[in-house]
Amino acid sequence: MSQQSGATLEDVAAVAQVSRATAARALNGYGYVGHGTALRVREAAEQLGYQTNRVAQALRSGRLRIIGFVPGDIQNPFFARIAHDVDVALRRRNYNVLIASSEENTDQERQVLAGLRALNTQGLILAPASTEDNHHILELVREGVPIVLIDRLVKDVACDSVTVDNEAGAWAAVEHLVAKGHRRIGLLRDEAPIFTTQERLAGYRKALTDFGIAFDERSVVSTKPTVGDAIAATGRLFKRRTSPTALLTLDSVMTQGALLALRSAGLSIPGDVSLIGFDDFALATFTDPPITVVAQPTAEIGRLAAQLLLERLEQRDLPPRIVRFQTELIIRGSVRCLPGQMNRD
Amino acid sequence: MSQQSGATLEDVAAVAQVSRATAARALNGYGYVGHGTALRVREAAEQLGYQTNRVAQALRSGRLRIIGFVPGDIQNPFFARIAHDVDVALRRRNYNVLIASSEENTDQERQVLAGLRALNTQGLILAPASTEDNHHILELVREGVPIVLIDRLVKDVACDSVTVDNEAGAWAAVEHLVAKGHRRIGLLRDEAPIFTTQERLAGYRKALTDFGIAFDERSVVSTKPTVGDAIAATGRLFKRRTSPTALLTLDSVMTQGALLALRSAGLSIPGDVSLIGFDDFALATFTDPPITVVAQPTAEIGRLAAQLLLERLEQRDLPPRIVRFQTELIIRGSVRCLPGQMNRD
DNA sequence: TCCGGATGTGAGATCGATCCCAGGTCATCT
DNA sequence: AGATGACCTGGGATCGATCTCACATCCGGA
Repeated sequence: MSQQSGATLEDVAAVAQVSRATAARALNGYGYVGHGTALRVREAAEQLGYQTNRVAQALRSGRLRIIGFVPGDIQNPFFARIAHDVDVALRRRNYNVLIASSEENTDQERQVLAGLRALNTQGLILAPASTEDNHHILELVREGVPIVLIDRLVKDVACDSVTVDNEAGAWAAVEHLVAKGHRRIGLLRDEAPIFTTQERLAGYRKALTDFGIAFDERSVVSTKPTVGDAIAATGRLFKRRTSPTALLTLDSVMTQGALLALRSAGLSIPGDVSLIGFDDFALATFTDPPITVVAQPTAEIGRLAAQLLLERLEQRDLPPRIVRFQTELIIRGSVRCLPGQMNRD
Repeated sequence: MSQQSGATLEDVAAVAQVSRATAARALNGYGYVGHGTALRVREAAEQLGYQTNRVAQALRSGRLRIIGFVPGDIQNPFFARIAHDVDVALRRRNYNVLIASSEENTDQERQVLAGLRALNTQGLILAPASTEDNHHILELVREGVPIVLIDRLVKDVACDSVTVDNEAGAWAAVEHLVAKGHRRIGLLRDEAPIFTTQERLAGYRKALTDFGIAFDERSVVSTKPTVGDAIAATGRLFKRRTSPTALLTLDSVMTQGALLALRSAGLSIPGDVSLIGFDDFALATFTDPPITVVAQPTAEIGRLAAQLLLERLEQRDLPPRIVRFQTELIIRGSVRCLPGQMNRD
């Protein structure tokens, strides 16, 4: 590990009284090796507790069996779940996962990626912090670095990706609210220029248009991606005279903020305000009432991203594979049917 | 990253028309280098976008600037938080964090550690899966591998650690319940032989003894560490005639299971059953009522573990530093004062 | 003028695994 | 008998960064 890092191939060879080359052949099973010799080498290796030095191996071969995983925030259960699935899938193939969060910051993302490249990392699973500022990512793709984008896409970059149809998801949420008679539908969003937020916002606007509801700028509140800021932002939204009868929150942090803000304002869900959150998470089923959400296939994303990456590692010239999962509206108890509406569920 | 991994020191030296040795001196700032030469080299490096190859560096120096982080389960918000803090603290010092979950399995832990050792990893932050089965960990410590245990200790192993006083935490929870008049206090625990669970159980038993309550084996239920199993286990506990009036859950997964089970059994909190959970988590403040918990100083653990590790990397012969944080009982609304009891809060 | 130290520079070795190639020993086949 | 080829083994080079050591210079002081 660091101190006496154990026996080297040279040591094994010495004990087995052969050359390094022969020892390597015996242990890695290629080329010609005599029966007795092979046995002696394997015994020597066993006896010395020999383990190949992955660093030396990497220098020679140019490939360190490490994959970089760069989420926006590892504390977000969404990414934690993906991290776990990626770890499991890649370890099965003898890769390790190096996790380095971008903390939703493009500069940090750049630094992290530079560090990973210097490590001869074999590939990347990345949730880009920004849709626009993508020069460094384009560069990687251009150089042929195996890379799978998750959760978010980047403009003009052709590479493997696993995302979700955010626009349709938000659209479906609004449709559901409209069907229940809501027309003043507020929106709480993260202010960062993240792909998912933009798509979800687009879905919201499209739905309003489709259902003949005028878009009201004042119904949309942007805020920093912390629960505290989300609480304050929700407060602003519901302080106005004609406040919304329903609220769509664009991610789980926003949902948590909204929940706390509404509670402390004495507004009941769904009595006073109906709520739909984007992204399902444990909390949503524990509140009273449980919250209706737009769920993403969280369990699929990490597994698939790892698989795509492994395939690309084996075959570099594959065309980009772009996967979009559909979301699912999980109806729980946080949406109320407004009076004068037929409850059609 | 993997394809054309960029310029090497050799290339830089060629452009600057010097030898590798001189280029290295110029870039790393040691030995004698002429002014003009140094400038030429730096310009050449700049122009070629030279980055040192960390793998080659690691082979030469025997040290790859990577730290292994081995949690029990990266999806547990407790570990996710620690992972984040460790990542931040170590990246500041140019280390990367390689995360590999043991999934609470000793065999997998062994494999993971072997993989990390083969990588020349510089150090480890580890939450051991088992208290007993510790041969592999002892071995590492004996070899002088820098290692910091978190959350859990291992028998007979003398190394740095950052843990929490679980026994006192559980004791305080029981004390609180007793003060509110409860005497039939159930316990829901993970069945795995994890250090924290054992300590918390000990605290529970000690408190019962201290308050003159007989320990009743049937009040303690063990289960696999999944929400589903915890639900079933809770069900068993409350199906008996004289079921507990209060429940202590030993980790957040158990707490979630208990919450769902009690709800579906139509038992209200705290009306029918009082509840205290070990480990605070977002959910606890969102339920109705919010849940009284034994909180750990989650924000401190990762930061401190990283710091201890960095210190040890610089100075190997430090004596083991053993840090125990105190827990904090956060009183919310899930404990009821039984009739005939003075409410002393 | 000559010498010692300060100053610059490069050749070569090293880290450990891997692989090419040359050299060797056999047995078999013509 | 000589040749062909299968089988086995080791020497040495390679990956890229770093460090030791030897070799140059050039200066001021003796």
